[in-house]
Amino acid sequence: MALRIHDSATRTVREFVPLVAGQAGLYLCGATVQAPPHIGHIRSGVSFDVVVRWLRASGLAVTFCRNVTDIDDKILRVAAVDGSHWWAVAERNQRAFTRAYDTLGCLPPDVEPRATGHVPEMMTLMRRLIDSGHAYAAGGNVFFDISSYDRYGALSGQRPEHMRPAEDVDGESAKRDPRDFALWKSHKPGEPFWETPWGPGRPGWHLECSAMSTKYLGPTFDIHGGGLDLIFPHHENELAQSASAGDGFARYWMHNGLVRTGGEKMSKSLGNSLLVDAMVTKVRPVELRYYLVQAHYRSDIDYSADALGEAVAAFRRIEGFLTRISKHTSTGAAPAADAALPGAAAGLPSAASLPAAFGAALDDDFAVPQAVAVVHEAVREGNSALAAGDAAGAAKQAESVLAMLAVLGLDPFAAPFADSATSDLTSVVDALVSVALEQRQAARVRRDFVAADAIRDQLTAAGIVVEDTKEGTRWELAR
RNA sequence: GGCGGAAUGGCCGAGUGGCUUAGGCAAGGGCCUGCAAAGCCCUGUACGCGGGUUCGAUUCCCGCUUCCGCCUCCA
Repeated sequence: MALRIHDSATRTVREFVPLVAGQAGLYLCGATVQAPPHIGHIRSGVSFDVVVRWLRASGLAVTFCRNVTDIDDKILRVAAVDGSHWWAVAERNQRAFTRAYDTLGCLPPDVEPRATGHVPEMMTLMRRLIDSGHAYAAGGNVFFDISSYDRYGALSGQRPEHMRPAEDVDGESAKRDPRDFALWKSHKPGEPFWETPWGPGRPGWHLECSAMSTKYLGPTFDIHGGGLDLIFPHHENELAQSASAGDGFARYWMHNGLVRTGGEKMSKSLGNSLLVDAMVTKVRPVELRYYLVQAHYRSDIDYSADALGEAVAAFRRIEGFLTRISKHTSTGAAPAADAALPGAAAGLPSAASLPAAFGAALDDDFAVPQAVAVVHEAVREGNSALAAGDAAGAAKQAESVLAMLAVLGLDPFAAPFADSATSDLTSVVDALVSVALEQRQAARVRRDFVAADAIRDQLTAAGIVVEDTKEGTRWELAR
């Protein structure tokens, strides 16, 4: 394996060399649970899910840590507006996020730490930063002194002297420099607070990620991920905190592109969110995932219903092949998992068992678009084999396709996409449809196509798609 | 004002100093089919604009235009 990763910190594609051979620690900035997830959030989850799957398929033992920010200004504001407890708002939205991740087939993280559960770790880090002269307490707040860290701005390419002076909000005029940022925010009436040596208050956003990534992955770890919009200030500040405290922090920084709608960034604050819950009523979750995955993770996606529709059509082409072949082979070809590899537990095939072009694509900074092209090529070859009556050749392609889809988290027959809701009734429906199809076949044999087509029309109207193949007539539910 | 990214055929979306110019969707033609559907085959000759470098640039350099993101909460 020669995996190469685009590192935002150096703006180059570098070979991935794990800190510890055979292992990889990945920290992903997850949700600030102030609202239900939109497809931009879940795009980030899905992008890094592919990263995790590929690292595991490549034989690495991955520790995947995805945090939850369960306290921030907006959560408090939402709670105040609708009269809920702040923690109830956080819980409700965290459940919505978890549901969305599950629905879209994202593997659960190994640990999903919440900010409010890590105040002691934050206090320890603050102590270190104050003692080493990188932070100062003022007016019940604790601020990071950006002038104390000469690499400040390196990650995002910002020069402190060029930054717009921040509007002084929240009475944070106690700052020595307006560009200093809060590690800890002083207590305000009506807000939750924790006691600290510097006074009661609550965590700043940036501090928690430094504290939690260090706790679960160590002072130096492999990959830190998140949306492109987090580079500044969030990741810059995380890095400043951890690096100035003497921690090595992330060795590779990965940032996923944003989802736009109408040419504009989708975000909670712009009120133009396409919520996951709503989207999965329009297309199936696996189709939505295909749409979000098929573009390179670093590209922006400008959402359009047409583009989504094209993705759905493209995915159904793949799925159509698999459905067809399962009617021709007795064994449902499952991806071959090597039990000796870390990925096997997640049902992942080993990288070595996959088509070389597919692996090469993912090794090249997770070039999913090219990997998907390899899938489509395999589908075409499989279809050709099927048409030529080469069942073995077709089955081989199907196995390959399923293995590749497993790596991308797009196997329509695997959890959570498999359509279990209809399984109990499948045999009943099959019996009923078979009766109709036998009558249609009889009509066809006596060349009474008017009668035959009438039966097909009725079935079509009932949502049943009928296809005549060389091996006979098959049917499936319309999607 | 500062930093970063992007402009590819009807659409989505890769990629590359020249080569068999990804893949998908849509379209047209063909094969197959009673008709369909699905599938397969063929067709498309694209790289924002202006310069420059080069034997040759969509790909490198400079300038320009437009768009997007960040500099404030944001995946």
